[in-house]
Amino acid sequence: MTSADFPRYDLPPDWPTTEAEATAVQERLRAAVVTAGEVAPPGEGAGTVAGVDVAYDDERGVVAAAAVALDPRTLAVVGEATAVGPVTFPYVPGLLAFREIPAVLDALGALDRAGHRPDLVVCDGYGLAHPRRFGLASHLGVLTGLPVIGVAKNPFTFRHADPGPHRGDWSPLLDGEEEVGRALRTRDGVKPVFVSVGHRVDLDSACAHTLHLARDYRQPETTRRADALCRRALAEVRAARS
DNA sequence: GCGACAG
DNA sequence: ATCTTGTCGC
Repeated sequence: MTSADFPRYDLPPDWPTTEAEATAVQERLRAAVVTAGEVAPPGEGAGTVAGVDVAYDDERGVVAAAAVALDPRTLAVVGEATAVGPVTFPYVPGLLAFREIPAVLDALGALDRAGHRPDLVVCDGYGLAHPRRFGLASHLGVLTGLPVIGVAKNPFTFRHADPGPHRGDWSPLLDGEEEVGRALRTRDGVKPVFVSVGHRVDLDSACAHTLHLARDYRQPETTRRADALCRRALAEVRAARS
């Protein structure tokens, strides 16, 4: 495992098909998560930040993923890629990664081959804020080797005090006594988002980037762009198959 | 056993 | 996630 081997965008050969296998994979890979690391603060370095998201049509069993690269300084879109495939796993709380990652890896790989290798990936959902401390963001990070953070819209099963009313205010997201992430207010008076470490980025850095990316809206611009793109891609597949 | 439960 | 109209507000 040297850095020269990364990033990788291929699905591991032992990718599970059952819930029991999936849980076992999480228990096994969780040890590979790197909790520390700082990504260069936005506005100070080159590089790009990518957002990934997925949309589903369970009726037709189709999933569409999008990966969008942004200039972290201006938040302008500099690259886009999508991937479409079959739905291979149901939504099970705690096992979201197995539903999303196959398509996300395809989209991220396409983005990389198009000339945009991200220095940071932002995804919907959680990283360490997970029953087994191995949510989507951590899983994606360990598989690709890229720095990844998780920004979710809901607190899942975790508890938190209401953060202060202003942008930048935050409170710990707690699993019992353990801080697994933060409830971060990105807009004055608006419901916070829930940030957690994915891989190779510490929590302070993850929150700093989230706040920067959520300059204009509650959610990071990366997520908004990826969300819009994967919906568009799904709509195109529907049209082509009707 | 029952309910809650990222997307 | 997705199903879905109008509507209040900047």
